[in-house]
Amino acid sequence: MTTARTGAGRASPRGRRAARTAGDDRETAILATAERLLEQRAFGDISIDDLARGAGISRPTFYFYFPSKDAVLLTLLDRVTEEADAAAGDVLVRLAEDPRARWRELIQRFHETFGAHRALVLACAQVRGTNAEVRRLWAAVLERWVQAIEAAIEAERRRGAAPDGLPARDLAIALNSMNERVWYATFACDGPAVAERDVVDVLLDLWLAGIYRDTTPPPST
Amino acid sequence: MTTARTGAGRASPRGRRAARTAGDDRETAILATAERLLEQRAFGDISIDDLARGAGISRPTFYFYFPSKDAVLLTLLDRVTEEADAAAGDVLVRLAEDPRARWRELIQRFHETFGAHRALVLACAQVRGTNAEVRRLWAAVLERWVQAIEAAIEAERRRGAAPDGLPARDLAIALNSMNERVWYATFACDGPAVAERDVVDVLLDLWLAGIYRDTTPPPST
DNA sequence: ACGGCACTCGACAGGGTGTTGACTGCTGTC
DNA sequence: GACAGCAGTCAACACCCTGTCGAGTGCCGT
Repeated sequence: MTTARTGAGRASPRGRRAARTAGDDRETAILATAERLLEQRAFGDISIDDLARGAGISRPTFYFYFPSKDAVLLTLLDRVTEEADAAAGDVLVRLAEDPRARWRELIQRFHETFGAHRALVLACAQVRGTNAEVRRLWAAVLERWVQAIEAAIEAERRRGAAPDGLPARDLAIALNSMNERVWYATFACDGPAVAERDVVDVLLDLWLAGIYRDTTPPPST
Repeated sequence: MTTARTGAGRASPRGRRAARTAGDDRETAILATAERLLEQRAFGDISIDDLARGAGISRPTFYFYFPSKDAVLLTLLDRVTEEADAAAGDVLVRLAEDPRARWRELIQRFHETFGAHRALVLACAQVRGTNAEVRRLWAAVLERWVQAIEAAIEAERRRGAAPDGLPARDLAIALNSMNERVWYATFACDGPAVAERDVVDVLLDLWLAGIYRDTTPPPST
């Protein structure tokens, strides 16, 4: 049910000492196989057997490392969100220097991170509908980002750069939601979508309009 | 593969004459069962057997009416999008009368239509990830709406009420995408979401900001 | 009275998941 | 240097769900 496992598969960032166990390689192989196969077909069309064979083990052995197919995705998702957090860095605290440039940087970096793992991101969006675990993790990640954006908007209002208006939290939720869905469509090439090379600028424009009612918000004096 | 069927299940809006066949009731019963069950559990947790038993028939008989579980959803989705189109009506052609009021009306009516079938809408969003048929239908519906919004934005620009800026199509895509994702979160109560009673106003505010850079766009003189 | 069609379902084949229980080989211990 | 113990492995099984096939049943027009 939860991701908790005997001790093999998950966890063990507590390096201990004997981290050189052969099982480590197998686990890595499963993860790598998953990311590779995801680039070829949809998550639902990948069976546990595919994952196991790809990693050179039998299906029952797969269960020694992960409790389910979804758990593999969860582990992969965890990595990507960490990567995105790292990429975002401290951009938000330096907002006042040059708001337009900083917001663009933020959106651009998320775009690059997700774009580099689009197959995985797409798979997560799909599975989120059917898997409570993935849904929970994604909700938690999103909540963190929403709070960061909310705080940034409030700071911009406090310094007089952004006008009052919607509750900052609602604004932050709507803007994040927009990004998520727009990126999804762009990466999936599915239905009406913004061209990949324009997407950052389109999103940026709407963020600035929503937050500042202006495409060239003032830097700090 | 496609929704084409022998002649029983689908189609037959060409009333013919003998539309009073017993099979009609069965088909309706399957559809009703699906919508009812969808309010209790996720689409993936409903088996064809559940649908069949709910309609008082056996599983093989189900296949006489629909080629798959997904086809049921597709039929239901078709209805809701028609309902939404009808609810939207001619609001967009009367935009210039009072832009803020008309845009609000548009968003409000979509909100009401989707809200009345939230379980179904949620299920479609989930299945869209795994089913090409649903994905295609949704993409087609979205494309229609995007084009309508795009045309409306261009009309507002032509009459000088809205400033130039992003390509109208990109703007329309982003705004529609935002609505879709924000509604999804609100209806699913999953992760950060805007409260249901605020959602129309939040979306409206961002639409006006994106299109007019202003919360009170001018009516026609 | 009879051919045909709408409609129905028992029974099967196939493919996926998750579990059990037995087996292998290394590693540390007395 | 025998041996307990555990990481790691898999054949075989039980189960559930899907989709199909073929053999019905009852009604309708002719």
